[in-house]
Amino acid sequence: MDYEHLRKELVERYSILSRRLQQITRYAMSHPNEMGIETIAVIAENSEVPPSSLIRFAKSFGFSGFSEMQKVFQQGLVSRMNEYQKRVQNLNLERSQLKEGDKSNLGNFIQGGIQALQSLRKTVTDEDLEKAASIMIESGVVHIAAQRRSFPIGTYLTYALSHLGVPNMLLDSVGGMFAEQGKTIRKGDVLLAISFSPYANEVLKLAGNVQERGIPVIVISDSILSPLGLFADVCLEVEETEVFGFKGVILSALMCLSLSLVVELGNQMEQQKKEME
Amino acid sequence: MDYEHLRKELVERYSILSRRLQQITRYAMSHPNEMGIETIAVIAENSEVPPSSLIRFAKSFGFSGFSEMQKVFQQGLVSRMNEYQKRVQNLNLERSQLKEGDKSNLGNFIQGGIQALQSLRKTVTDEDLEKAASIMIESGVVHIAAQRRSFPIGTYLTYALSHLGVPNMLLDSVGGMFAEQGKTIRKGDVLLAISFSPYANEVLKLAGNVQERGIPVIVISDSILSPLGLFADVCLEVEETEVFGFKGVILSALMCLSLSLVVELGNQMEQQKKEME
DNA sequence: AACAATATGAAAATTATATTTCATTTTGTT
DNA sequence: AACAAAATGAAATATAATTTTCATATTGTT
Repeated sequence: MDYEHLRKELVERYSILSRRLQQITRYAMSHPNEMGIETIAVIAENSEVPPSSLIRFAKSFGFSGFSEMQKVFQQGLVSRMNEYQKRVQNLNLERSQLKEGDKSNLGNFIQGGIQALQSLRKTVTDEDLEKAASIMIESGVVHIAAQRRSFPIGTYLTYALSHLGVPNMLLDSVGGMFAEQGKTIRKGDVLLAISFSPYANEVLKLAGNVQERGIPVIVISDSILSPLGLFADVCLEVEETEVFGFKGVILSALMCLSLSLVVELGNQMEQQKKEME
Repeated sequence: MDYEHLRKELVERYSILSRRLQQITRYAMSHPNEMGIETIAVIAENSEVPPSSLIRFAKSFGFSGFSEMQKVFQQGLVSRMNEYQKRVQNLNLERSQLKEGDKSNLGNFIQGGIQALQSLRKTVTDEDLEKAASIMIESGVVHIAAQRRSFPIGTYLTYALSHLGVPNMLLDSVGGMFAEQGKTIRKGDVLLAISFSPYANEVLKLAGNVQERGIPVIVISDSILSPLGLFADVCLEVEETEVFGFKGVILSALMCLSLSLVVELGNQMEQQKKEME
């Protein structure tokens, strides 16, 4: 029996229950979370009913005891939460006026991209972004490490930073010299490392070395607990998203994040300039 | 200690924990509902950890035992649900109002990115995408011309095409040899040119030459009437979008479009393979 | 009002669950 | 390699929770 079914039963059979059992029914209907989480003793206390009555209540609805019924309330608690989560997502999609029945490749990837962008709002805080930008602004050269799938993001960042006049270096592995390029990172610089599962070994190694030398590391990865996240002074988290098993969707979100980072940096630079005057 | 606080602690102290305790941390972070509802024995079973380690885990975060910590997860479960409930209500209200009070950079760029993706659905048709893919599939080498702002998209395309085993060439201008690289385009090949206002001169010139020689040109640009669009056999139109005067937002949409193109290509290749059998 | 049927709750008994203990393994250091 | 310190997990123990029991109270019927 599931949660919704149980609720129906409670309402239907309410009238033929004894006085006490009706009291319990009312309480259960209005405190479903408590019914799922607390112990009999606590619920008995709060509902001003002896524990044995709660058990009788459960049995009268066909359960072997209170515990069995409680599982239904627990399951209801979790599934209601998932339900809400879904509704939030659906409403977000609806708001964006996209048709659900869109079967085309493009339509699906657009939907996936929008979801990836939305999730960005949850996993990255403005504070993180500000902190990352201020570290970069205080540093000498910004070294950018991003291999394979993340490389396009690296090329964007080096383009945008150069436009802003921020000294930077893209470790592009030209000639297979990634490690050698990494050796040019000096005290006073900063490393911006971008990597997602499966993490590029050379980036992990570099980030580790750089952090050990007391040089700040800004990380963009899928979790603060990822191998790369552990080296981070600031970690900007971007959830992996998939469409048809393709992980590329994340790049739309990464682009957006990179852009925000660059603009934040630009803003801070301007503010600094104003303060100098 | 409340749920959010506990999560922070988990992340902060993760690195100084023992192997087992790290394993438990990861599990707890990703299964918070279960942590609140199930018994030690069940969680131990699911996370493949002995019960005693779970208690050690709780104690290492200052709780008297597992039960005490579980209360925090339970409270988190309930409060997150209330949170979602509120959000659903808010979204329902907001739906009519459209605009959010989000003042942060990130929030604005996410909104901008979402709009750019939405507009993609209007300006690019599935037919165009299919046609572009089928031209590429019938060609020898795919040459990719994308300078400056569009260059990151070029690097993504060369990465993805190589993964699919599609012969391709990114005209990356290394050593300032863009024009020279362009001369390697032969009959039977195809040029994929990406450029937005102000159009990179070298790309315009190349596209013109290539088309004159009767080689197909696929264009990604802001309008079929753009200087570049005029040379196109297929033109995938992506509207320019701006946030705070920044044109970078378009890159999120371009990424999405590129991904769709690549996947369409992959699909067509597979279909072709099947038909060969 | 008297009786039987049903409902109720305090306390005992049972069962489930959490915690501690301690022998063993792993890890880090000299 | 040898040792000490720390971590680990199986089993024993302690604690907490649920369920049953049974004496008492309430309700409905004649």
